[in-house]
Amino acid sequence: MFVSSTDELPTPPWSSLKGRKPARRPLSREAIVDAALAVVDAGGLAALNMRRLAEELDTGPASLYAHVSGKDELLQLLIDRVAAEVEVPAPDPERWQGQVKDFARELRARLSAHRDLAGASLANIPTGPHALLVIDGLLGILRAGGLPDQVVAYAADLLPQFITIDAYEGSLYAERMEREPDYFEEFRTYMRALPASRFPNIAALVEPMMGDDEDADDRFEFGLDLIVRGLASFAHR
Amino acid sequence: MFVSSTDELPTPPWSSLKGRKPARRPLSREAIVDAALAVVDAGGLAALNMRRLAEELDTGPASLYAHVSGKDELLQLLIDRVAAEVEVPAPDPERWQGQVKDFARELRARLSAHRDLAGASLANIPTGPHALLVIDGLLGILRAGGLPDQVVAYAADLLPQFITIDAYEGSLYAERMEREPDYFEEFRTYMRALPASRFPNIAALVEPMMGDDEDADDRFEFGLDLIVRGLASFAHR
DNA sequence: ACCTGAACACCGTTCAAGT
DNA sequence: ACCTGAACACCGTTCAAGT
Repeated sequence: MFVSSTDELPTPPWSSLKGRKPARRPLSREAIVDAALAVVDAGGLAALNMRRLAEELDTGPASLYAHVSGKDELLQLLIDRVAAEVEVPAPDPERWQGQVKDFARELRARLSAHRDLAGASLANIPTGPHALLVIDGLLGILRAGGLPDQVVAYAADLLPQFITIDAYEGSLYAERMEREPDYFEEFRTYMRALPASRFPNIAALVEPMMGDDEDADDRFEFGLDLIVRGLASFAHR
Repeated sequence: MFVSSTDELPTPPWSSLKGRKPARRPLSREAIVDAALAVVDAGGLAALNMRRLAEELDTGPASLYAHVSGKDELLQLLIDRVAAEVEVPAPDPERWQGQVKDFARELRARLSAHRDLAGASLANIPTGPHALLVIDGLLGILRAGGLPDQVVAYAADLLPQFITIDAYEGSLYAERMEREPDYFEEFRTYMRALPASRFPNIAALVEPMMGDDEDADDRFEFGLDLIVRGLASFAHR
């Protein structure tokens, strides 16, 4: 069979297509979500709007509504796309605590890879198929730990919530530092200057409170360890 | 001294003021924040915009900018107004764990009293004077528990985060139920219908996962207990 | 069935002009 | 100093009309 697509060869100079924009990828949910994720990766959630997204896809905003019911659904699809990237291991009863921690680090990393996208899953609780698979995987790890069903159920809410908010706050911090490189230093100075008479405990603890950059990871690990230790106290084996 | 203000008596029928709108309260940060909180209480964060807020104050949107730098600052002021209502007890070393829990319940209740306002403090970390006093109070309780400084510092981040996100999600749930009374029942049905072949753990745990209305409080208490137990394991006394 | 231009009904914020 | 009307530069979404 001869080449039947113009995609695979450069356009010859005599072609009437010469000088046109590259053939536009036909619109589809897939293509829209791909483009939306690219916009978020480049400029965060604030940069994502239907008009700009349409522009990215070489069309008008109205055209998007044939494939997506609106911006809310688009955000849900974005979240589920990211959830699809999360790898959840098969439960190993011997090391369920380590697996819970690895799960938390994995989800945090996947969310943090897309700026403040985590914020979108705070407003709309994710119920897409991939998100549900992630939850199912987490439930599996927790059950293998021999925890009571109600504890497993609560923990499967609590952990993703903790992870998501941490990723979100982290992204806001990163964004802030991008726009205002010395914001954090100014804030630290402000906190150090608070009068000890009215804020005795802040005054006493400014330094441990205002950590450096690596501190964000430490704080996450601290919270994670706290939760897992608490869960372990419920294990009946 | 004679009455010098028209505010204290009904307008007499011969007054030229008769039939006018009641004398407008002069604009001020206070008045603007009051009105904004009333708008949020009535319709949530989504209902709060500068134009509608101006209307509420019988003026144009541009007038607000003489007292408030913009919507971001307004939200910060709103959060700090709510923080001012939070009561923090003086530390009692004997019952620091109970005090931490009482603190958490108090902050949650204050936030939950204003619809989804908690969401505003997720995007912008509160640094207003009253918010800092609240943090200082929490630090005091934790220090009285004999916890290491770094643990105290991390916990003072983690706890408000946990409380705020819980209040926020709770408000979103409440709002959803207001608009779509049988949303939750539909969602429960959907979860029950998930194929056990692909979602074995969800299938096994739908019931503990999909609690009733009081479940929200139970889940909060569970998370709170988990955190406090974890903290207690660091106490050196 | 899919796409489009144009419009509708909103937003936050600015700015020159008024008092 | 404080307030205002009017405009600027955006938004999400709809809808009649096209192919």
